[in-house]
Amino acid sequence: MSLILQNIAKHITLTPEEELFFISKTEAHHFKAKCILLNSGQICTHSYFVNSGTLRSFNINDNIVEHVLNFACEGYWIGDMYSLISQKPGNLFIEVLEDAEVVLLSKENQELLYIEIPKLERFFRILTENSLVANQERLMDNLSLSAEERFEKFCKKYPTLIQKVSQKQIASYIGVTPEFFSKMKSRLLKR
Amino acid sequence: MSLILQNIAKHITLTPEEELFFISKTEAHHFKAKCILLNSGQICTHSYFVNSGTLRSFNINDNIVEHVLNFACEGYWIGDMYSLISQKPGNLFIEVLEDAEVVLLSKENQELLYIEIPKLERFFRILTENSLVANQERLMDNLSLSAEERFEKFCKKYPTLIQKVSQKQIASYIGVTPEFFSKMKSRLLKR
DNA sequence: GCTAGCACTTAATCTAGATTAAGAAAAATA
DNA sequence: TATTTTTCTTAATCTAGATTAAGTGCTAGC
Repeated sequence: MSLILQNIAKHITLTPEEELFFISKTEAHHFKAKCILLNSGQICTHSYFVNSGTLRSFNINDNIVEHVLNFACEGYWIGDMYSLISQKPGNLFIEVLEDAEVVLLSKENQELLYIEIPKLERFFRILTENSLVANQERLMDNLSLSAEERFEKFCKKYPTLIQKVSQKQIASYIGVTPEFFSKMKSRLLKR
Repeated sequence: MSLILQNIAKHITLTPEEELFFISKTEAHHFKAKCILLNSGQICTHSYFVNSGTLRSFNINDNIVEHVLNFACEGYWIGDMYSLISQKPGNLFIEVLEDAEVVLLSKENQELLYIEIPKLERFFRILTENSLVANQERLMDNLSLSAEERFEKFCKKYPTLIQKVSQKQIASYIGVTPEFFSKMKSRLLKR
């Protein structure tokens, strides 16, 4: 059974026909590392579900500094929610960090699926609720914890990502410069 | 027509009977300023919709410092999403800042409404999507903008709140101390 | 109408993390 | 294999914003 159907089955129950219909509205693709799936300034037309590999979403501010919004590895969804729902140009990039197999679900097909299989409203509602909770926690952590504490939380929450993703990317997610991250890491190792 | 039904009508269309049924599952209450609707450590049992007045959600970290997660004035929803969906004790407080009329929707009634009026899945999905987008933007702003820039964005985004809410609360939302906020404000006025 | 307790201001001092710079190690590419 | 590019490290210096402290002005409760 495909990973994406397992993901759905965690929250709602589809009949075999519904499952087939869902899959028929998606398309799987392979992408090489460094491939950019979405550019800043573009309108986001798809949600991406990761079967294997690793992606990230990030923006670039005036000073040419990148900030990672999200990582997505096996079993995670990623996209530019702002652009996807408003259908306006967004300011996020989505990039492949490790060769990936990705399932694409277009905005049109997603809307169509809501009509054909209303249960999917529930599924995506729950998915969005969970993202919101995770985001709120990260926001509060950024307001109240030190860089060291944020890093510790990151390690506990995403132990597998630490192997897969460069230090620079983690620093950007945590919200510190690579130089400070390196210093902090060696300080932590000395304990 | 009540504010909450207007709010719903922005995204989905209910029949008059459905509207009545929805309202029958909610209860309106008046609360005085300083009233705590939810305490840290409690399980959040309701979503709150603000008819009038102002509320905030915040947490308190080890150092006894408060951090505002959200403000809610007329026409906004507020709650502890983590605790509400997990039904575990949360770490948010919800407090009334200005005397308020609030519509309460219990978790049970919300689940019941999803079953009786499946369209509401869509409504709350859209609501959650919008919160997520706002939260992601705020997170990125906290990572990439200076306190001054964050304050400017806040003023543009929530012009009415600046009148209603104390400087201390805004400082906490922006992510700076009241002292620094005061200094920054007088610096801005000198231009 | 007083007084205690907040909210706000100002200023001196401190610090977590940024910036700049330069070299070492690793990895991509030829 | 050699070479180019990128990541990581270390260290000196700098700064946005925190902390501490003291004073002013409101306003809510008695």
